[in-house]
Amino acid sequence: MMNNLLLPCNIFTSLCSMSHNDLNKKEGFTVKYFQKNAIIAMQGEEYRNLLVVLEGTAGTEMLDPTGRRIKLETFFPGAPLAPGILFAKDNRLPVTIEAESDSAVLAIKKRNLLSLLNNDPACLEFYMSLMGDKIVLLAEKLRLIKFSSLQQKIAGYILNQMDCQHSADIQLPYSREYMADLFGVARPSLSRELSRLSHAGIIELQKKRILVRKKMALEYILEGKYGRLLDGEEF
Amino acid sequence: MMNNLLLPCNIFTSLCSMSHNDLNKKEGFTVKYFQKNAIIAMQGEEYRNLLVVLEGTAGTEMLDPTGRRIKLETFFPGAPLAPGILFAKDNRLPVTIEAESDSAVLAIKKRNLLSLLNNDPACLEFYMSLMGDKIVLLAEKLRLIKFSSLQQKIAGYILNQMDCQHSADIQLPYSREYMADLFGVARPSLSRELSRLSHAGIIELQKKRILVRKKMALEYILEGKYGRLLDGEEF
DNA sequence: ATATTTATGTAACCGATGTTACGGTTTTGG
DNA sequence: CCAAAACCGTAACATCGGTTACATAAATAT
Repeated sequence: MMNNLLLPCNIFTSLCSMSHNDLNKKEGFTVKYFQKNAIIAMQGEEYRNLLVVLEGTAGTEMLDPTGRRIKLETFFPGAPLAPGILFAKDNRLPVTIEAESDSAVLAIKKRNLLSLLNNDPACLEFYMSLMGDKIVLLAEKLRLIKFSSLQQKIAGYILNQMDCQHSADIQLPYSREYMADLFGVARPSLSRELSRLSHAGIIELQKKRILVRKKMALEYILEGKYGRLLDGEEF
Repeated sequence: MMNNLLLPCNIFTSLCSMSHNDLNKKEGFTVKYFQKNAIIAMQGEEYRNLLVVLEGTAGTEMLDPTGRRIKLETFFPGAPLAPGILFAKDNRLPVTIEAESDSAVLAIKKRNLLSLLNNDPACLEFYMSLMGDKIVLLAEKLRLIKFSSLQQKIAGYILNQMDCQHSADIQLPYSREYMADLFGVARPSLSRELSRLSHAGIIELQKKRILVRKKMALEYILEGKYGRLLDGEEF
């Protein structure tokens, strides 16, 4: 019940510090365990209980029948999974939820969640902000997929990482394959564009390390004002 | 405050039957009027008051700097616009809201909305279901855009219309240009695919009327089991 | 340490949709 | 009723990303 300015009434993080035994004793609460890469909930399933990450990390991704995928979000302890779907008229999951590491997940029955939310307006508003954030996230993904070229996505991502890591010498946190899924493209396509950026002298590639040589060029590419970088071009 | 099984506690529809004068008198309520094609709220603006359609229709669409667009949803009287964005941490509109006909729109201050919701649990749950529905809608759009070919989208749309209109002889409610925006493709691309379906003998085209000759073929295309229909092919 | 698997870069080719242009048709507005 | 504007089909071409294949490198397991 602690109220913190950064996490206003996030009861869910406070749940993480409770013992699993105590949680299981509560009416409508159940703790479940998943191994890395296990499927926590599948696309298409009805979603009746709110899942909350207690330990480890979980990821959501959208799959298509032929195996292509887009990764959407990664969730850390304290994060409720698919908070909006629980209340949608069509409450089937539009994504698959997978354990990205060994993890513990709490399932809360919808009615129990509702009484939690009804008893605490601040908590309710926090929950609603979570739902709103999902809408923003999906809208943003939609814009990226529909209106940005892969080069623009990469430029945006690198610029973003430079900001986060306060350096022009950044460390990629993911494998190429994983990044390709983040961008929703095929792995060779990602390699191709990275190579182009490298050959143009804009970045220097060293496996998971990237040295940015011409930040300005990335900004031009992101804005789309430079047109497109082609093979063999210097910037 | 009427409770109806089909529209459980939708206070918003009940607002539509009130006089605009009475609405304006309420604290935190303001009625605004827009002409057809006027922009009600712009992509990127902060969204601080909930907008509710009172009269006419409003549409949301995502625009890109070069003028391309995807239409997302059309709202009729009683529908709250962007209910989720109001509560998101980043509350800038990810879409532009446009009047599709002359319309009246009610703006409700966030704090007044909150007291409405807090006083009536059923109403709150209805509001949350609206937010959840937006998530489902956006997720569905994402899947369509990323994982379906234009042919599949068209096949799905026609089959859907056949269901709604209980006939193999359907009337399209929109212009080609509007439909292209719905699918998020260029108008000539839509024409091309419709022509292919027509030349293959699957449908018969008469401006806004479509006669479906081979429903089965549309189902195959939708499932993606038939591969793809090419130029000059008969089914 | 070595064998097996998995991740990666690269290249050739393909396919789907976008772009542009143009002529004909329909709708709209005065 | 006519002129202007908007809508529509079509075709040639451009572009982006997907697919497949393969050789190398890196990671992991035995």
